[in-house]
Amino acid sequence: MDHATVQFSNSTRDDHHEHGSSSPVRSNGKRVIDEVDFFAGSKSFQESDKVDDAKIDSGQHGLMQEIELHVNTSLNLQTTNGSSDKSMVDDGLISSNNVNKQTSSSELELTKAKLERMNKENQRLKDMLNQVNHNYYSLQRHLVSLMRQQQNRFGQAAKTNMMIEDGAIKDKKEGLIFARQLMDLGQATKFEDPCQFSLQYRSRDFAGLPPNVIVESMEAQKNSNSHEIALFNSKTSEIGDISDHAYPRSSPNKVPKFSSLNDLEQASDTVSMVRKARVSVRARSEASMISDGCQWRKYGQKMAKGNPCPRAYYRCTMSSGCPVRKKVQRCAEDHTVLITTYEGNHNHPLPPAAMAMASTTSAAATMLLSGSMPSADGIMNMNFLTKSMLSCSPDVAALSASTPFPTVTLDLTRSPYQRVLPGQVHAPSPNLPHHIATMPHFLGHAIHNQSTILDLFNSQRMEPSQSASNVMQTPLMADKVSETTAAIAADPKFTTALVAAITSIIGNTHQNNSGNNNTATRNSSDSNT
DNA sequence: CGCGTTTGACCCGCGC
DNA sequence: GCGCGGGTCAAACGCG
Repeated sequence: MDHATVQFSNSTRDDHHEHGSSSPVRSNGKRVIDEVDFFAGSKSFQESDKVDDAKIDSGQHGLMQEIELHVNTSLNLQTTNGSSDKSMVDDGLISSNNVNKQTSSSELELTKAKLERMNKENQRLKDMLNQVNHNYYSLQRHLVSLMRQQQNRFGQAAKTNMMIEDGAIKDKKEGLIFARQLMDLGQATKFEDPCQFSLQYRSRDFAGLPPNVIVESMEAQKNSNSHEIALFNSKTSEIGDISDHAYPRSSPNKVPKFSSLNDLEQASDTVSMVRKARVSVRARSEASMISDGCQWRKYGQKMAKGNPCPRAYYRCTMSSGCPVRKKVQRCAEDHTVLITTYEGNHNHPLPPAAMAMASTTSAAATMLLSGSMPSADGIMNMNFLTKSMLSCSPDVAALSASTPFPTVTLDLTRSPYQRVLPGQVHAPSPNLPHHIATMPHFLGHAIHNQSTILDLFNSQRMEPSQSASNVMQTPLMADKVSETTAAIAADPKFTTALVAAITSIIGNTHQNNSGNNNTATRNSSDSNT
């Protein structure tokens, strides 16, 4: 009886309520043992449990009631039978070998039946989990669509006004909190009832809060803490950094410590790391540098350790004092892969050709900083971000905390086409960290079929209608859009950026982009290749 | 001549 | 304190 006693004493009814399906036993186990005929079928006990649990959980929602009833029924059976088995030995009433054999035989059958029931129960739980996941992502998509609708409703002027008004700080903070909550949507799984999760978030009055506000709220926090403003105009995908000169040469390379912080504290840390965030883009290119629509001036070149290819340093020359830098280096393992690392936000309007790329990289950096802060123990706290991204195809983007700076790696060397097209070998990216949060390979999908990122957003060879139709036409692309939507939900800023990117693809293909190609970079030598 | 690139020197942080 | 490596500066150079 020791075995059974220990098992029952380890559980409480509170546990049962808190953990729902995970609690295997009940607190009133001893009483139940007394009542149960050890050799009786489990059915009566099961039903008895159902009655008890139904009483206990009468106040809960039907779904969870059902879940808990099923779960506890099964597991209690296990416990009961276990104690029953043990009791057979301890009873002392069974003396003959034949009786023992018969008992063992029936015990075996009982165990088999029990195992079968548990398997069925397991399968049921899996189905329920799938259902919950399905509901979760449905809600996620619904939320995104709501945000998009709100974004359409609120014009640029309204947004600006909200930022200027005295009460803006409050709005910003609320938006920030909501943004953080959005990041932590993954925690919604802790809700016992998916409906509960739904109600909680729907009940919030964020419906009237445009995504822009959320995005800028996070930036506002940054402003209030470090006197830096990075306004992100979702309409124009223009990133401005008022702190033109807020890029000290000798900025410490230390990554701030992260502990268990509340939302505002996290935002504060986000602020301090914004400039330190980096976005690394891996793309296959024969040229010395990928074309991203900006003008760059090379200001240095170094041999980096562990790589025979030199590393080139560029700064943005589209505006005096633009703090944006980028490093370009070929991958040591695969020289056809060009690794471009961006730092900082542009402090000037960007040409259409550069908007999408800059928006995406900047947003990715902010996404990393705001939503995926390394926790105190060094583990990335990705939560919802990770979960939503994991629903997409892997291998395209990575959030890394192992580097000195938090870095988002967009791996554009991997694409669906690359896997599909014959004669092409999927080249792994050995440099990528293993703790990877994946993002949709929307970019990679497009990039791979165009020679450069600039080409992706220019679509120069297509007529406008042709371009647009090509973008949206194929089922594969539709899948990419769907996957993109999942990632969009992960971060409001990234939402804006990707929407801007998509918009620039679909809506701006008619624009002539010849005026903003980076002649400076095109003329640069290939000395670093 | 103006602009961009090259390249050696220098600065700084970090690890030992 | 020293060495190493990453990042930047700035004079020299090349090109149109």
